[in-house]
Amino acid sequence: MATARPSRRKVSNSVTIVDVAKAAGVSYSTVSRVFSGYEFVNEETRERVVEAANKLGYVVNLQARSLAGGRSNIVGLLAPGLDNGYITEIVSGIDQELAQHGLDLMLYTTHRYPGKEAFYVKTIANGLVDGLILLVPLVTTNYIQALPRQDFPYVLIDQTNSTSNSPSVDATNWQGAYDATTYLIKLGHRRIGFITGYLELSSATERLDGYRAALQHHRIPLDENLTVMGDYLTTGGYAGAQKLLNLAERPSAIFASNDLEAIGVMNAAHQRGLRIPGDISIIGFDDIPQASLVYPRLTTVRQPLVQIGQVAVRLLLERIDTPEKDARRVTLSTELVIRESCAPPAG
Amino acid sequence: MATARPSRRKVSNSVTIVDVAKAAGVSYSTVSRVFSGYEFVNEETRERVVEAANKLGYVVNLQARSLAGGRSNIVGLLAPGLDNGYITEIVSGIDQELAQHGLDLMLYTTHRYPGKEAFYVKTIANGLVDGLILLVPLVTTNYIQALPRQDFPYVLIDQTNSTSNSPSVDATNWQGAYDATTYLIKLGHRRIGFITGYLELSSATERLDGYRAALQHHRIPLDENLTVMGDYLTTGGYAGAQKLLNLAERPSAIFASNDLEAIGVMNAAHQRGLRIPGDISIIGFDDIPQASLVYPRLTTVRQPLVQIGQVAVRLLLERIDTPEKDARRVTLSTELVIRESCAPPAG
DNA sequence: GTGAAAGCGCTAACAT
DNA sequence: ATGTTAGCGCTTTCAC
Repeated sequence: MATARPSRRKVSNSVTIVDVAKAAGVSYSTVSRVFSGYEFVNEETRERVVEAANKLGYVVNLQARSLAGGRSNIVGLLAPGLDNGYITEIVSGIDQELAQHGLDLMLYTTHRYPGKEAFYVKTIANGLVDGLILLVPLVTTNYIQALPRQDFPYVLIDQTNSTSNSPSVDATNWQGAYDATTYLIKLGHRRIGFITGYLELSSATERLDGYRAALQHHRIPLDENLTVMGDYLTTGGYAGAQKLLNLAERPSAIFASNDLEAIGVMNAAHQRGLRIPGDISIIGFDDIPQASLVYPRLTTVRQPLVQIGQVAVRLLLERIDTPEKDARRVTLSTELVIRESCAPPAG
Repeated sequence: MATARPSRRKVSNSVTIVDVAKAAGVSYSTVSRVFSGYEFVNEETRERVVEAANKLGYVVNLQARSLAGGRSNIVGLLAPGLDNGYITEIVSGIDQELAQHGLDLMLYTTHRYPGKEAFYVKTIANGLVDGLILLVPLVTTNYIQALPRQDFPYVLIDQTNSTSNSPSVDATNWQGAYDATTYLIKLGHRRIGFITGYLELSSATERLDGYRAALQHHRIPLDENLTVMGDYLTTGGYAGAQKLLNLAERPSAIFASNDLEAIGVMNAAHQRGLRIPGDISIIGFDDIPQASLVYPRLTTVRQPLVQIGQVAVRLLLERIDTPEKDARRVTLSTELVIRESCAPPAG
């Protein structure tokens, strides 16, 4: 008895434009025209076709369309993962904007193929999507080079240190960090610890620079011990806080390069029985949803995350529709959000 | 001067199997065989092909493969949105498991097309993906009927009240609710408020039933006033808590049908200056990441969210590979996670 | 074991 | 305004 061997064929009971054409009594290219938005179709014919299609339950086969040279109306998103608020907020913005334009989203998460990103990007560009949004904050590879001949539409989020003139969206990282630091200084803090982000990223270096500039501007000498390395993750924030809090001359405030790190700092502080903000002030960056959930609620620098996603989509559509135009880079404003995690230093 | 009209053609500088075939000196069907995993290809030939492909930077065009009847190795996920921990945790599990099998994810969020879900599902099933995971907790439409002739592989998450025998994954909702309620009772609570979930969903009714069963089992009379309607959202939890806290005989504990609601309850309690758990105990359901972020940390019933996602993928693959086998339904265990939001009643 | 050829469902010239 | 035709890149018989 032969073993049942699984059929590799797809279910093929789908109705195609040929079926619709027959039912409507037109050629199948007319059907194609109707559904691909071609203007010059006789109104009567169009109605007949649409009616037939509805009756038969026709839905376009996107891969066929895409193969034949049309648009798939799918946009790809390359992201490290979906596991933090920073990303999901941006994705949410992307999603909203895409919906506005009747587009769909194809999601690729890279964390699973560390090191293979370039290949990944190539595959995507070679495939179904009309364009690609790159949200790859934790990856150093220069994806852009992998994009075939640069003529595949893409847009970068929060990655502006690349040499090429790519379309990109980001926020005023320097200014945001400057504002946060200034706020702490105005509260009376002089020893302000700083935990960096993942320094391969422009956002991280910009925030570091903003912090330093604010100190300098207020004539507070820079103490190198007060700057520790982080990685934009909670664990890194926790580790950084440990170093900072072990210092002989402990800082009275800590500025974490993002909220995830700030939450790690809060954990470390809580663990030592330090009161926030009584014993130590903590400030973050991003304003992810969790920032207003933690106790005390985190004072932070808001990035318009959702809007960043929306803008990314718009920029991408610009690239797709008018590739001859120059790439734009848009930088959105950050804003200090004062909540309960900062206070004047004790004593 | 004629206006530049944007080319609608896709970038077509990609290398195809024809190129590889030429370079390797074989017919292009041989190349196809090599890359589609056909066994009986001469080892030498295979090597030559692979080498040529690598040199040229060949990557398969998925839509072409899919069109021609092969698999796309893409799985579709239909979800309401990405805006809460419940979903992102599950997606994370899906993502991990997919990666294990070399599959990609195509994400559809439905919240944008309220009411059009059935059409949506049909489009997807007709298209690129090899199978579909339905994570549609906030939607009542019977998606399944939209799946062409039922022979398109799909799996349901947390939706078991459908009549058909669909493959599905869920958790022990009844038992979890029973355990949570019993825990509160053991702490000494007698007046336990309950905020329901979105009652169109089986998970919500099961949790309600579990709550009631526990009361009954401990001979605590059911007070209908103590059960208020919710919708699995934070706002609903907040509103429900208001009703409960306005009661003449206020409950000493509130069991929210999920953590999102519980967070709403906490907000309401905080707002009234009630201490948690001193003045009121609060318990949730799900154990989303935020549950351990709020203050005080939320006692809750853990669903193995990540695992649910993983299992969903495995079930789907079973459907794809062995459609002749019966659909399985797997129910994972919940577990009470005791943190700081519950205590014996005051006085 | 490998080549030749048909066709998946569609778009886009090119005709008319 | 509509029909005809040639592919898009691939899988899959069917030959040899």
